[in-house]
Amino acid sequence: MARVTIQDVAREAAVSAATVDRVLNRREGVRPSTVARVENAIRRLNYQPDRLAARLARSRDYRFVFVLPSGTNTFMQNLAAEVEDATGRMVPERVIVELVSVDVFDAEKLSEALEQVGTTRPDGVGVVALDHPMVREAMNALSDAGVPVVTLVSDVPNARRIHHVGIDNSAAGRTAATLLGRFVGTRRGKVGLIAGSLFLRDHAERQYGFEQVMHREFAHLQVLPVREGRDDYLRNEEVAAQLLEETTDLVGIYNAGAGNRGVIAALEAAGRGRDVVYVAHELTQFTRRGLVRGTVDAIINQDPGHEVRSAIRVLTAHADGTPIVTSQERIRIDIFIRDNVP
Amino acid sequence: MARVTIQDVAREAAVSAATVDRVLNRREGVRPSTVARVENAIRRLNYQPDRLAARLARSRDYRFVFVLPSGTNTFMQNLAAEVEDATGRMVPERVIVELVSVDVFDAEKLSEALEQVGTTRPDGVGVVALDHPMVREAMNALSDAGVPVVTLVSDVPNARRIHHVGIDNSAAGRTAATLLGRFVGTRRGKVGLIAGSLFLRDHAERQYGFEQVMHREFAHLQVLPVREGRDDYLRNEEVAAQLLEETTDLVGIYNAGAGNRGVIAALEAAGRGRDVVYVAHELTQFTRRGLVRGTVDAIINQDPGHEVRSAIRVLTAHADGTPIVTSQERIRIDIFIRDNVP
DNA sequence: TTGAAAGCGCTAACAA
DNA sequence: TTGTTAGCGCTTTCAA
Repeated sequence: MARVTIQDVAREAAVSAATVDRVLNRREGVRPSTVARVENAIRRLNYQPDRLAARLARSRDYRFVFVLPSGTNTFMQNLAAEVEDATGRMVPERVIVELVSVDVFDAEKLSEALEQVGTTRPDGVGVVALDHPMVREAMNALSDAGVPVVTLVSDVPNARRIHHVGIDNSAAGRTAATLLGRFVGTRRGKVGLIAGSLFLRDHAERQYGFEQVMHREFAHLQVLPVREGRDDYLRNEEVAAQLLEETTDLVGIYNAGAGNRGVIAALEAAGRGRDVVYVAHELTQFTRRGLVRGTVDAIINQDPGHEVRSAIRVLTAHADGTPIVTSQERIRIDIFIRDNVP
Repeated sequence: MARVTIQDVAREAAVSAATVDRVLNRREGVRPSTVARVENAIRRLNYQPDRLAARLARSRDYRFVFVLPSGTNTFMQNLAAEVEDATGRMVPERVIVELVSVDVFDAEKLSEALEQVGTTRPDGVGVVALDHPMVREAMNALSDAGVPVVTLVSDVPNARRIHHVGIDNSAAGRTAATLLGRFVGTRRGKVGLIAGSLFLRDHAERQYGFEQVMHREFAHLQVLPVREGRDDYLRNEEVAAQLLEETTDLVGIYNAGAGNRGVIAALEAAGRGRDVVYVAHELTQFTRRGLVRGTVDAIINQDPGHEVRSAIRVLTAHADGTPIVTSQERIRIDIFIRDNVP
């Protein structure tokens, strides 16, 4: 059972290999009847193109650019580290990965960066996007110029992107609620809610899912109004300290955003690390330590390594014109407790 | 910045491409001084071999054989389905994946199957192994004959396998304990423990981890002696029904093995689906349904798709002589509750 | 609209 | 011990 090659198809269809190639890649200038003949031969022989040989012959490296938020947010730093990592590892695969850092919270700067990236004509762009008309505009412009775009972590649903790499954030919020509610148990009291900024689509969706489940399933717990900490750990420390001081019967805190080390610090400073149930997002050095010490009770996570690899696979498949494995590209909502941290 | 090829290295080292190839692949018959010269050139030019071209030139398909348990266990069926799936998808990558089903609980049959597979000289074997001297013997024989072996799901630590694809089962057991303990909350009572067979290394390790955490952290709960259900759902239904009937203050059940649909049926028949906390392993159609209905409180999972893909990647890398990405090949201990089932 | 031929970067057989 | 040569399966000129 030797491999069926383009030559076999050519012979079967009584054309040259070049013509088969034209048909395979839907290139112009082949008579429809010839196309039909070739397609028939392909079907008869069950021909499967050899992607490796195709890439080799094309002799063209793919260049993908990732546009990520600059700043101190540990999760985003990890994401950037994963991109750097991929950069080195992908060379033998003939894909070049570049990283551009930009203040994502600034829609203007972000869209400028996207425009700028477009002028270098990459084979694909991955971006942590802000849901803002200007950004959507810039993404659409890229797409129209023939540069495929995937969004990472935070999506822009109505933009022309070929794929979104990330989790279902309202499900993530619901997950946080169930864990927090069940860990609190039969105790009664109040639950603090912290977010980075509700202009970030993912935070808003998490909050929505969280409140939904809390109200429906844990009505004996009262969710306090959300407080915005701008993903900044210093502000979050203040916010959490205030929460602890003002609320006599605080039994839990959920942080839908970043900046966990501030909340952890406040909890530990108040000696409430153990009795207040704390659920948050993203496994970082700080939250891992919190889990081990018992200050953090559960972490909802999206794996940055998986996300970067997935984005690269999706862009590569797009460039190759091959399909993706849907199940492999679905990013899971990971739950980590003390016992299963990797 | 054009790509550095083997030709560039050859020129730099003043040898032919063939010699560079010999050095790269550590083939015999190159004078040490020449080796040194070539290696220097490689370093100077920062040469990275093109794996695609290498595979193409080798012009050899890889053939990997998976030996999996036959039988009704849903998780194993899913694992087999993932192998079947990979079979089709891997053709364009020039790797052929074959599946052999065998009664894994029978050490003799399993080792015979391994021996038989070895005679077909595959480029690699993946096996769900039983920890038994005969099986270890057969694995070692394969390995000695130059066929690399990876174990899946259940390991044989002292056998000559190049890699184990699976989770840390005692950590999985600890995870189950923490979830069960915290979900039970302040209630007091007994916890039932079910396993398939303690001859399966993974079940034994899970039980160990589970009991360890229960005793240390949840001393107010009494873990009952383990009952073996042989991973059979009909037997498990009896075992669970008995447990429910005999134990007046049963607050939780942990099943370290398969056959969950039996336990679920017993819980629901007794009308105890909600108040008894049930933690088990592997997300299947039955456990998913149990989660949604609230009968199952948490599922500890290992992703069969990830495991099969990982095994293939590890075997391919071995055949190519390229390194693996450790983080990508670490199988996570997934936790699923109602809200984050995929 | 189609075909012939050269080459992508590497490996393998044979020759020197 | 080393070099030469002919491919691997596909794409890409260029010519017909």
